[in-house]
Amino acid sequence: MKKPETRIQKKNRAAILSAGLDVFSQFGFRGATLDQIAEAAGLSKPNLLYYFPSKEEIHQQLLTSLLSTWLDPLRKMNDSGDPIEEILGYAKRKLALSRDFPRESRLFANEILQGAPRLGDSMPALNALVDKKATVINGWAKAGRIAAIDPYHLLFLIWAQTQHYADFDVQVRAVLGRDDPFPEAATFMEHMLRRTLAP
Amino acid sequence: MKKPETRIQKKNRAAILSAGLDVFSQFGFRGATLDQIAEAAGLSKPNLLYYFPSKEEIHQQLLTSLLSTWLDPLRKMNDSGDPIEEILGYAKRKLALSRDFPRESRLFANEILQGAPRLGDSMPALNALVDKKATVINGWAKAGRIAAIDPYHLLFLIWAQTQHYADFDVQVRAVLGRDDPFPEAATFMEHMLRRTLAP
DNA sequence: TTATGTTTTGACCATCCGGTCAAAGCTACG
DNA sequence: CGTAGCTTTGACCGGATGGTCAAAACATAA
Repeated sequence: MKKPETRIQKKNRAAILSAGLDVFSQFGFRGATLDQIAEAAGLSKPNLLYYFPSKEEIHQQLLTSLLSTWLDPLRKMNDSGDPIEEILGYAKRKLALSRDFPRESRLFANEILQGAPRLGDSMPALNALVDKKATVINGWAKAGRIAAIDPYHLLFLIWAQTQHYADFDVQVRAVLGRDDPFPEAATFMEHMLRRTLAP
Repeated sequence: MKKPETRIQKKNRAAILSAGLDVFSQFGFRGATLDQIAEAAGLSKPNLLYYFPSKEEIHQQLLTSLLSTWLDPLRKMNDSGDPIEEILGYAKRKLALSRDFPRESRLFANEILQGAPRLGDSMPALNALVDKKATVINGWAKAGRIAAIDPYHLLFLIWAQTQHYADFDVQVRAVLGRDDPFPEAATFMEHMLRRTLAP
């Protein structure tokens, strides 16, 4: 019994979510205001609340749709491919996410910084996937196909480095004094990972 | 003509700064409230404002004292020491900061995520130090004493990885399902850096 | 055109927020 | 002890904030 969305609904809901992403990713949940989001979406505040019942609902929806995007690169890591190329491919896909979806990256960072209070439900799923892939990587290490390393800290390394280019964007650009650090970042990451992983 | 601080002043100012660090590092500047800070410090809100003229002032003072602590490990990197050991030493000191001052790390992360609006004045100093050390590292690379790598991205790598263990603490602990990831993190980082830097 | 459902808005509300102030309480020292 | 200066607080203020509501404006299709 779901009613189909009208064109106007589709457009406005999308505008609100995009505006919410802008504001939440910069100021966090508590620091963001509905007026800010409404203005960024080009709507009045009551109109915004006609499409979403509450501030929390907007945030929740953003977080939910974020998570599947975010875990996708890890899911795509092929357990039976070449270990080093698979890990490298994963890292590159993750870096591409940072380049193409920096707001989503910052939203995630903000949520974790605040102790992930609105992510509690999804954490088990994340955990399961990570454990599964860590086991695979551990198998590669045990088989001598990559260096003997802790798979969890390897994943942390990739997460940390890729998130950094999105979340600390301001600092990165200030230090480099120029735009688009991503091409070099990819090169650097490949160098680092190949050497770290070599058996 | 500075008046000396009484014991009470010293104690309360410290309590306020510590409470402010707790709250600001979790919720960011806008998300933090004076009532929250006052309660965490065990004071009433007007009493808090007797010691600090405004919310902004507390935040500013925290940021300022953070920055010198934060850059210290990089400053201590010895230009004429053994390249690999110097870089490794720097990374380890930085990781120790994440372990011992996670709230400061998160405060910094929050500030950068929001676009560093209250860090503008200090950015040039940071930049100067980073440029200087990057030149040194670049010299080591050019001389073949370490691998040929981009010094800036090497610094980003160290920052990203060390910050991660403090800022994403919740996620790290959730994934590992246990406390204190730091000993293994140090081991992993050393493995990774030695291989990445080897000429 | 008219009737029906959708979308937008101005006015409003209770609560929270950063901050003020005058008065009360307390401490240290002569 | 007394008192001068330091500390604490309750009451309060103007503005922001999340959210409501009824009515107006608009779109759509018979």
